[in-house]
Order: sequence, then C-alpha cells, then structure tokens
Amino acid sequence: MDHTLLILGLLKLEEMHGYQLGDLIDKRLKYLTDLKKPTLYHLLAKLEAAGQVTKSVSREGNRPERYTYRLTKTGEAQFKELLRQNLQAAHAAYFNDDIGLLFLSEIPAAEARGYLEQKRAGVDARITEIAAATARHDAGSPAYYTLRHHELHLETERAWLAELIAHMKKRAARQNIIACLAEADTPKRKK
Amino acid sequence: MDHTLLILGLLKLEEMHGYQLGDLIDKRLKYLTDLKKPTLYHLLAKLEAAGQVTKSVSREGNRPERYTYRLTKTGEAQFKELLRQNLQAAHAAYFNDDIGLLFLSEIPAAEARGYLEQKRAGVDARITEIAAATARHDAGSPAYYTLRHHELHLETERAWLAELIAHMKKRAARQNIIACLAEADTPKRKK
DNA sequence: GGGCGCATGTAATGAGTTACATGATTGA
DNA sequence: TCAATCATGTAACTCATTACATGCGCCC
Repeated sequence: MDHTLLILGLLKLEEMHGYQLGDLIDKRLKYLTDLKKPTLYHLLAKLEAAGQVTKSVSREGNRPERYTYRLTKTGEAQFKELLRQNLQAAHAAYFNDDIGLLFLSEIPAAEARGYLEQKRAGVDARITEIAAATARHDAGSPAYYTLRHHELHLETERAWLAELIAHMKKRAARQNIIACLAEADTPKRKK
Repeated sequence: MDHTLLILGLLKLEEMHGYQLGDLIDKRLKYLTDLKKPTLYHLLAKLEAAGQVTKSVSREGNRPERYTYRLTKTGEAQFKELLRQNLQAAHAAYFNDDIGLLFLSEIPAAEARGYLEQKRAGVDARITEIAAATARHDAGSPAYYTLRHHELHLETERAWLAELIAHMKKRAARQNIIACLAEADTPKRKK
C-alpha cells in the first residue's frame, strides 16, 4: 500500500494537521486503505525527517495543540514521482478469500455452503453501504471513481460467490487439490 | 494475508519439504499470494515451535537434505479453525491503484491518460496469461475456482479502466478533491 | 459526572522483504 | 564451464499494528 503517496497527495491538496488527515482517511477514504492513526503519525514523522513536509504548531481556543503539515518542494517532487509510478503500474491484487476457497473441499459441503452464504451476506451488506456512499458523490469526481471501483469489484465478488454456491449444489466432489495443481503443469521432463 | 492457513492446508493435503512448498506457491498459486521463500521458512519454523507441524530429515541421492513437514493433531485443529474463520468473513480488499487514481487530476490530463493506457495494457497482459492458466484446469476443481476468481476481477478492472479513460476524454475538469470528499458528509453541525 | 471527540504520540511486537551465504547437481 | 535448479536458511531492515498513555472540552 502506497501510504506515502496518499499522505503527500492529501497534503498537497490542502495543508492539514495529523488528526484531520487521520479522520479523512478513516471516514471518507475507508475503501482505499485502513491506515491506522499511530501508523499515520509515524509516517508523518518520517516524512518530516526526510524534509518532505514541514510542521507548524497552532492552537484553536483551548483545544490541544495541532501540528499542521505542509508539503515542501522536495515533497512535491516526491509526490509527482510516486504518482507517476503508481499510475503506470498494474498492481497485482490478492484476495484473502481465495486461500480459504482453495480448501473448500476439506470441510463437509453443507457446512461450507453455510459459510459461503454468510460471506455472501457480508458482501451484500457492503454493497448496500457503498452504493449509498457512491450516490452521495458527483459522478466524475475523483472520490466517485474510487467508490465506483470498489462497487464494481464487490459486484464481481457477489456474482462469483453466486456461481460458486450454485456449482456446489450440483456436485460436492472432494478432489485432490495437489494433483489438480500439478496436472496442469506444462510437461517438462518425461511425459 | 492468511499465510498460516495456506501452509497448514497444503501440508494437510500432502506432506512436503520446504522447497517443494515454496515452489508450489511460487509457480502454481501465484495468483493467491506472493509469499517469499525466506518468509515461508520462517513461518515453518514458527509452526514447528508451536507444535503444529513436525519435521523429518530425508535425503535423495546426493542432493541437499530435505526437511519434510507433516501436520500434527493440533496443527489440524488449527487448520480447521482458521479455515472456518476465513470462509465466513467477507474480507475487505484494497487496491493500490485507487490511491493514484484519487490524484489523477494533479497531473496533465493527456499525460494521465497515457499512464492509464499503460495500466490497461498491463491488465490485458495479465488477462491473457490467466485465461491460459484457467483453460488448463478442470472447471470445478479448487484451483480452477481461484483462477476464475482472479479472471473475473481482472475483467472488472479492465472494464473500469475503459470507463475511466472514456470519461477522461470527455471532461478533463480539475476538481477540488478535498471539497468533494467533505461535501458528501452527512451534515453534523450548522448547515 | 461520564463518555465521546479532539489531539498527539510511545513502546513493544509482529509480519514480511531484501540481501546475503552456502554448496551440490544438472543441462546447454 | 557457466548458468540454472535444488535446498536451506540468517541478519538486517522496513512497515504496520496493538496496546498504552495523556489530558482537555463538550454534550447529555
């Protein structure tokens, strides 16, 4: 996860203090990443040490002091560089769900199906939530695009789960996973 | 990433030595995770210390010694537990791509479009690769399902990139990202 | 007066990567 | 003979999380 790019980018758009930044990420960018507060503060300290941001103290009324962060020239250059790298690359995405699915045949089919139904319910709940969030944004805004992206992937997930569950109802064959994996290899030594 | 589940599961299916396990993950499960060899050895050592696997030395001809790992009773129980947890939960997936996309309007539209075309080419290449791999597996095998899953998500990615690129051609408005994010908030204080 | 929100961190720990180290065999 | 494959790791490092610590203000 390119958290540095995220922080530099947000600070480039607007100078902010740490808590504000953390709040923005927690509440409105939660589909992007789930960066935790201590991690954020840690990263900010590192960026400051690297001379990519500067901080200035301020205080509003009797509230705790705030350290407002602002991009420096080198920070801006670094942002541009990271952004270019990020935009060009097609990052591989891995799904934790897949690992469990590989071993689906290791538990009784009925039980497995129950779990998958639960998983599907979870995905459905997320879709409802994100659809509401998407509706609140203008089509075409940057935030809209990230939300839409997630919505599409969640819908893919739902469709795939439906396909899988349907398939499981038909045949509950317990297969030899290792053999299946090996079998598909391109023959290298003796046939 | 639930690497422990993956290792326990593979060892449950078949006892293996470390290198063999690493090879399987590198070559045939590369769409699941990209666990590195040293991490694998590290995890195996930890699992052994925890009493979830046992290892036995063996040697074949003059090749280096191998340590073959086998699940213990507690290892098997742990596997079942982790598998249940994994199957029930709908894990959130985060996409590194999204972070860059949030700042798309920070670089000239033409340049950005160029990068996105590159990204799309990368996705296309992956789709070709994975489609070939999928074709080599029996529909309905566990490996087939994980591959199919990735294929679907990659196709979603491609469709989304196409949508985005098309949209960029129409309007290249540079918007205030922070304002967009805030605006969509449910009003809390004064309207 | 009690809990939540604001605001900032530290310390300990864990998870994973990179670079390095070793040494034998096999195939081009 | 040179590179790749087999086989196992260690050491140093980065990145991120969890749990902990502090203290004030605001609202119910």
